[in-house]
Amino acid sequence: MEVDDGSEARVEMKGKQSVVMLVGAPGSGKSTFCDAVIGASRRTWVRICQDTIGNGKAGTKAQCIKSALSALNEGKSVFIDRCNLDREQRAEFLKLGSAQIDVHAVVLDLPTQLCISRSVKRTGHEGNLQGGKAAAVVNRMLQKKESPKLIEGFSRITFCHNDAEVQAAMGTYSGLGPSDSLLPGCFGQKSQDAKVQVGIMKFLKKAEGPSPVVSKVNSDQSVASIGSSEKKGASLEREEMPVLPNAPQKEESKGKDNAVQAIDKDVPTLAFPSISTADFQFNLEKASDIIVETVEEFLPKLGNARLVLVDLTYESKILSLVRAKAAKKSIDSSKFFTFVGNIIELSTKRALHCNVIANAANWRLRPGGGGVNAAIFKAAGADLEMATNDRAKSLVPGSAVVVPLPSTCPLYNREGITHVIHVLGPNMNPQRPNCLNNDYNKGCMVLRQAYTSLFEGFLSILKIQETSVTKRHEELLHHSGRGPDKSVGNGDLKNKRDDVDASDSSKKSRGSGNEVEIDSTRPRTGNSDSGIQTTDRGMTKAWGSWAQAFYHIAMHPERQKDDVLEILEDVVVLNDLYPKAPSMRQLHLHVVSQDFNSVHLKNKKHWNSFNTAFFRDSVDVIEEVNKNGKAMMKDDKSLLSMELRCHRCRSAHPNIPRLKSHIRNCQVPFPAFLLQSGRLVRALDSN
DNA sequence: GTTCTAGAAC
DNA sequence: GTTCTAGAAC
Repeated sequence: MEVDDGSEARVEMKGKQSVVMLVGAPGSGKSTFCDAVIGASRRTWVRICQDTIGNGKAGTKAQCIKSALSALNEGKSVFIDRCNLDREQRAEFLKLGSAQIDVHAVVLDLPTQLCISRSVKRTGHEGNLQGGKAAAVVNRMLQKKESPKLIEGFSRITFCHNDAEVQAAMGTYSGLGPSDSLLPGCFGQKSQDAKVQVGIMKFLKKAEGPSPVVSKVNSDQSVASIGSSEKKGASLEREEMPVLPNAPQKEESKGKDNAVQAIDKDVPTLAFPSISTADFQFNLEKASDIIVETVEEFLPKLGNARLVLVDLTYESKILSLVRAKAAKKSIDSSKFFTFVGNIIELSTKRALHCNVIANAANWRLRPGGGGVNAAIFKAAGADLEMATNDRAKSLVPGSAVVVPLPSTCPLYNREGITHVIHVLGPNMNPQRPNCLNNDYNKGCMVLRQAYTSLFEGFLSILKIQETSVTKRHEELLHHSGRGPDKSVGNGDLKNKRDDVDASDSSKKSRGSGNEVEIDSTRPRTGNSDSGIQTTDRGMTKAWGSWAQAFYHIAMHPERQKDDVLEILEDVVVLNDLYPKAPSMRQLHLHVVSQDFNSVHLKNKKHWNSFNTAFFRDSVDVIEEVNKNGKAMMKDDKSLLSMELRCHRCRSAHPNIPRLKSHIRNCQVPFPAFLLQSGRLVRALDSN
C-alpha cells in the first residue's frame, strides 16, 4: 500500500487512470465538483454527464459507458457525472475498472433540503430539473439511495456531508498528478445504527473462528478479550459524530444554505485570505508553498481548531495550488482546507462558521483600498475602526494584530465573528509603497512571518478562550455568585467570550433539552470533533486526548500506516500503540497473553484491569450481546484499587514488585472459569 | 494510556 | 535513605 507522503511514494506505474463516480442527488454539486477538479488538475479528466451526452441533451447509460471507454483508451481519467444513487445503476460503470484503472466513488451526501433548494433555484441546468418538480424528484431519488460499498468493486469511496468535506475532496482529486493514485479505502462514512451492529458482529465472529490470532510476544497462552472503553452503560455501538440537538433545518427556513452541520459551530475556526498575492502581487507558487508549510507547522498546536484559506471563486489559482500542495503533504483536510466564499459572509451565505477572520490589512490599518481590507472594514463598520485604533496605529510587514470585535459590531452579530486579525504581508507591487523590488529572499521571509504572526494571533485567542471557559466552569462548580474578574489587558476578551458562550447556549436551548449547561462549559480545545459523547443516560462525557488515539486511527487508518496491519470496511487491525493494552475510546478487541510479566505493567490499576471482574472476556461479551443486544461494563471503580492477587493461585501481595516476583515463578494451574468456554486459546504447541 | 513527583511506607 | 504508591498533568 502506498502512502502519499509528499515524496514519490505514491507513484505506481506510468499514467494510472481513475474512473470517479459521483454519487448524489440533483443539486448535490456533482457538476461543480467535476468542474473544480478539472480546472485545477494536472491530470486530464473527462466529465461524462448523462444529461448532456446526446448532443447536449439527455442520453443513455450506454452512451455514457461508450464515452467513458473511449476516454480511458486515450489515457484520460473520467468523472461519471450522474446520480448513481443505487447499486444497480453503478454496476455497469464499475466494470470499467481494471488493474490499471481504479474506480472510485465520491458521495455527495448533503442535506436533502439543500439539494432540493438548489435544484429548485437553478435555471438552465443541463438536466432540466427546475422549479417545483425538483423537490419531488429529489425526494423520490433519495428514498431509493443505497450507499456505495467497497464490496461493489470500488477501490476508494469518499463520503462528503457538507461543503467543507466536499472542498476537501476536491482538493484531494485536484492534487492528483498524471501518475499518482490515492489510497484505497472508505473515507468519511458516518455510521448508521442498524448496520453497525452487523459490522461488529461480523468482526466478533472472526475472533471466534478456528484459528484465533496469537500474541507474538513472550506468551504461553493467549485469550481474545474485548475491551470497551465506555465506563458506564456501554453498548456495542460504534462511535459517531455527536449530533447537536438543533439540526440545521431551523435556519434553512430563512433560505440559507446549510451545508455545514451545526456541529461545526463549536469548532474554533480561522478564515484567512491569501496574503500579498492580490494587490501586492506576490508569486503564487511561492506563496502557496509558504501557506502550506506554515499551516503544517501550526496545525499540531491548534488542538481541534481549523484553518481555512478563503477566496472568492472556484477559479482561484491560489486555492487550487494550496489544495494540491496540502493534499500532497497529506495535511488533515478536516483541520485545514480551502473554501470558496466571501470572508465577510461565510456563516450566513456559505454555512461555514468562523469565529475569527484575518484581514489582509494595509500598514496604516485604515479602511478603504480594495479587496478584503475594504470589504471587512465596510462590513464591520465604525466598531472595527475604533477597536483597531485601541490596539495599534500601524503594522510592519510580517506582523499581525488581534482585534476583538465589540458585540455591537455587525460582523459579530450577523456572522458570529469574535475577532479580526489584521495582518500585513510583503509588497511586490511597484505601484504600491515600500515595494520589495522582486527581492523574493526577503519577500518569502516576510510572508512566512506574516502567516506565523497570524496563526500565533489565532492561537492566543484560543488560549484566552480556554482560560475563560475553564474559569467559568469552576465558577459554576463552586456556585460562585461573583462576576468575572475585570482584569486589565485581556479582560475585555474574557468578557466577550463569556458573551459568546451565552449566546451559543441560548441558541442551543431553543426548543431542545437542558444539556446546554454542560455543553457550553466544556473545554473547547483538545477534544475536537470527537471528544464529547452523549451517553444513553443523557450525560455528556469528555474523553481525554490520550484516549482518542483509536478514534483518530479509526477515522483515518490510512494515515497510520506504521501501526495499522489491515483496514476492512468496519474494522482496523493494528499493533497496540502501548505495549500494555489501554482503555481507549472506540470499541476494541485485544489479544492478551496470560504471563502478565511485562515491564509496562506497573501499577495496581494496570494489574486489576486484567485480573478482576473489571476485565470482560470476549466470550462473555459476545454471549451477552447475543442475548441482550448489548454488553455492559462493570461500573465499579473500586475493582481497580483492590488488593493485588496472583491470577493463578490467588495469593495476595503487598505491592507490585513483590507480586511480579511471585508471578514469575507461580505454576499453579489457571482458575477453572478461565479454562471453560474457550476463554483461553492455546498458542502454538507450547503450554 | 504514560510521566512526574510528593509523601507514605518501610 | 530508599522504595513504592497515588494523584495530577499531559
